[in-house]
Amino acid sequence: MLSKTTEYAIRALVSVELNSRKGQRPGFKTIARDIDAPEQYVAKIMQTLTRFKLLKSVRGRGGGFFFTEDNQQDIFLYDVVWIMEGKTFFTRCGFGFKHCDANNPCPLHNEYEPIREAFTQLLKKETIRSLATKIEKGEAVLSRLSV
Amino acid sequence: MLSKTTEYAIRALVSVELNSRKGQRPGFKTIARDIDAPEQYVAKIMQTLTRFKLLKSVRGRGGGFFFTEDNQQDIFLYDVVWIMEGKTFFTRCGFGFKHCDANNPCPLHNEYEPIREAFTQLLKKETIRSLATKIEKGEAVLSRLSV
DNA sequence: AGTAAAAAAGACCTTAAAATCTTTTATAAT
DNA sequence: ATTATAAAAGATTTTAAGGTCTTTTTTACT
Repeated sequence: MLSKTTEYAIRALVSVELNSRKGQRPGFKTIARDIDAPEQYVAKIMQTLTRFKLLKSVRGRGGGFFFTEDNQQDIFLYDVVWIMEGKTFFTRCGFGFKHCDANNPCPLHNEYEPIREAFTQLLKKETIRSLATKIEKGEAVLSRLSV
Repeated sequence: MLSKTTEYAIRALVSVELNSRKGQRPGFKTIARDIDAPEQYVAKIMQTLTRFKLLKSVRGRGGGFFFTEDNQQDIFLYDVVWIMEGKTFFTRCGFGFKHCDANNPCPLHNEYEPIREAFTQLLKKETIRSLATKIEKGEAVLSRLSV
């Protein structure tokens, strides 16, 4: 479904959110530990996310990753997926048929479409903040982060 | 979502079904042309599918791939996906969280579960035959196959 | 000014999926 | 029996995702 990289990206942003709620400004090593992912790989992902302005970073002493007022606005999972997987993620045929759309449906299009749409809506509804809140409330766990 | 290999497998079986309805017994080259996939790669996939007894093959002159009385029974897409992707496909967390299930839900589990379940039900309902029939009826197109 | 801390950047490596090439085995027609 | 045909099997290659290592740049503290 989602690539491992996208999964890391979502969890990494949640880690930043949870850390900043505690007044921290995490670096990639902290994030990597939180989400149980390889440090350098997380560093690369954070570079992508900052390049796309989902959050900001500062180098040097006391540096790290954080959200600004702008970013503090909700980051939808949809945005993260769009950036990491590309826009075609939301339209390409789930069964690999070429030219599959409403006008030219593959044999599964009509039944699959609503499912994909439901998933898209989920990604358009949930945000990094909403995930973080669920975790803080103890309604959900986030692997190591919650331990 | 599904790997390319699984997509090929589903389409390949549909190709066999459509061909046998025309009294043909296709070989891997015919199938590959039908579904627009690499010949040798299709050959490998057909080997897997026959090894798992989803259909039969005969070598030599006049050989090819076909369904027996046994296989003529509906092959559910679920079976194909199970074979090609493994059983964990239907249970693993869609967002990469460890230990995500009803008891230990990730922050998206409760909303994602019904979507995944709907997809699973689709795979448990649709069969190779049902796809082939839709294509024959002209209700759907199957890339090159339909041309 | 010098140094330590941290992200950015670039080069490189590893693994798994996808794809190809070659040889072997089975089948049927001549 | 020989030959043509076709799948099976095995080895190999290619590509892309995932992951690592090293150097550079930025920043703050002393």
